[in-house]
Amino acid sequence: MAKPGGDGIFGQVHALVRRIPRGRVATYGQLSELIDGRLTPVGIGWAMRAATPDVPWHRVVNTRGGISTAFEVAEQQRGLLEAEGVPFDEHGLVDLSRARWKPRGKRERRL
DNA sequence: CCATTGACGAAGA
DNA sequence: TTCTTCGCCAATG
Repeated sequence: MAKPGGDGIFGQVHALVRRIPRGRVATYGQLSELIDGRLTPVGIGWAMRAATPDVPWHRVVNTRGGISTAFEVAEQQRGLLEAEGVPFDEHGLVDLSRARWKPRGKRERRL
């Protein structure tokens, strides 16, 4: 299985995820595009599952800003995000228009 | 080698 | 708006 931070496509995804700053999140589809479609959104999920502790996998959410993990992992993910200042609305979703990470500012403007 | 399975997402119905 | 289908492709058994 792809070793995190070292080999192929998974390593590239992990490197990308490590660039996401604290308090920001990215979506699976967004990461998929950032690696030029070399891995589909589902593939990003595999990479996250294989991620080592040095990868901030918790900053990856689905396109609605929701958590796609389950049970304990989901609780951990939400806890980690809240701990770094990412707010959740009443639906348990992150406001992507505010917290979405934009690599290389194309034209982003914080809140 | 082959079938199944996703921590997803967009498009139809 | 909610549900279903399909694409996508590495990983697993």
